[in-house]
Amino acid sequence: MKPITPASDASFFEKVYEVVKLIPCGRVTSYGAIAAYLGSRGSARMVGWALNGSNRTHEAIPAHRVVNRNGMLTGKHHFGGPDVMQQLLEQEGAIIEEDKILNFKELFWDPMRELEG
DNA sequence: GGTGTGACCAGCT
DNA sequence: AAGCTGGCCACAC
Repeated sequence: MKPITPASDASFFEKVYEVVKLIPCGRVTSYGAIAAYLGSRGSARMVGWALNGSNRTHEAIPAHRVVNRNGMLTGKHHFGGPDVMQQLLEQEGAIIEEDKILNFKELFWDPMRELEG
């Protein structure tokens, strides 16, 4: 796959997609972490916005592995079902209760650290 | 082509 | 301690 180069010609969207696709199975990350990895701490909203478009992309974007920094499944409703995201995460070993990942800290995957950004 | 909005985050009050 | 506001940038109307 293409390397994720900061300030590349790729759109913010594509960069977000690339990072999300790199999330290992059973791991999760946060919007802010991705945004920070892309160089814009305050652009966390863009990440969510980008993931919103991931729905229509041909590639399968594991957007369910992206939650807010609280580990809460804020965008679960955008998966076509209110419980789709939660079940997907549970299948990967996440412990979710009240739309929140209890072992979020354990499963947290920091692109900044894992990708050696 | 300006305005609004969005699956957020962190700093103030 | 808890609630609120600002800010960030890209996309749709």
